[in-house]
Amino acid sequence: MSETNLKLVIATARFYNALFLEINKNIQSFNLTISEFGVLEMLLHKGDQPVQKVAEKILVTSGTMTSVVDKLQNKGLVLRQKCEKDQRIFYVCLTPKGRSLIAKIFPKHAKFLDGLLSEVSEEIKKEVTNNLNLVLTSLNK
Amino acid sequence: MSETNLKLVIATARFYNALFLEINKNIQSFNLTISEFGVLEMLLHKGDQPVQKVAEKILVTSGTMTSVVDKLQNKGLVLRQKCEKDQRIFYVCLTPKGRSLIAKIFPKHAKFLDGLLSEVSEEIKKEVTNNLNLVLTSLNK
DNA sequence: TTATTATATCTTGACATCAAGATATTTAGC
DNA sequence: GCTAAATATCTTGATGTCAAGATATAATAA
Repeated sequence: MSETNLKLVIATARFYNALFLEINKNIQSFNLTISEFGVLEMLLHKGDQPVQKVAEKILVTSGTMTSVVDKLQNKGLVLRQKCEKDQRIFYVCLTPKGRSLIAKIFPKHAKFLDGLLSEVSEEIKKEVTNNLNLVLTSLNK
Repeated sequence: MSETNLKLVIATARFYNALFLEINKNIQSFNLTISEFGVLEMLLHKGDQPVQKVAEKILVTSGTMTSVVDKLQNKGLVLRQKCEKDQRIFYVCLTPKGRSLIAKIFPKHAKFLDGLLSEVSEEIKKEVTNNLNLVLTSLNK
């Protein structure tokens, strides 16, 4: 029914905006954008990755990835390394500086989220997460 | 707990992105941005409104509103009308052209959402909506 | 009344992102 | 093996948005 759908869309937008407004502020305090943070975080937890893989993970286009990796490279946080087997592919690799930064920052980010969401019960959070994932897979694209 | 929060954030981002990717595509087919659509929709359902009120509703800054209203005005869909009682305020007003456009488009948008979310049960949608609103009000800003 | 503060809108400059096309390399079909 | 199609990345130009400050008007306090 139409009303239900509209309300879901509005609730999603409002929650997303409020949530990421706060997350953004926090990550900006580390002099990073969310995309830059996302790249570093993926590399920390999954090891060096092809540009393409990171783009899929953080939900940006290839053009955006070029620019994000450029910025991280200029800050000395990552390097590009050409793949031996497939010369089209560049791996994005953490430098020691990048690794120590994200290793220091990531726990702070997690702690920040803990504070932000401390009023919400574990059960509700799990329920919302499950339901969002459920609705996501049911989207008719 | 940290894991639960991270999962909630990721689920929120993924659902929001997927949902608004589709919504965006649909609204672009009407040659409007989401913000422009939001303005027209608010005016249709709530009558002419001060710039400020519309900005709060569609979650953009005053600077963005200036640009969005400019664009709508250039398309002949809205007008600015100075408030008699408070000369600081501009009302954004639908033109006949703007009104007939949004009156035609809005039902299409609603129908599009119906299709997009038709696989999801009413109960789940209502539950997600309620939970998102609940979590939103519990955010520690 | 006058000075201060608050409010509403606009201006400017910057930025993150995207879409579309360019380039280079690999894979697949003939 | 050679051509065509697919894939990975980069380039370019445009766009939507924001933050911070400017301007104009209104409300408040002295």
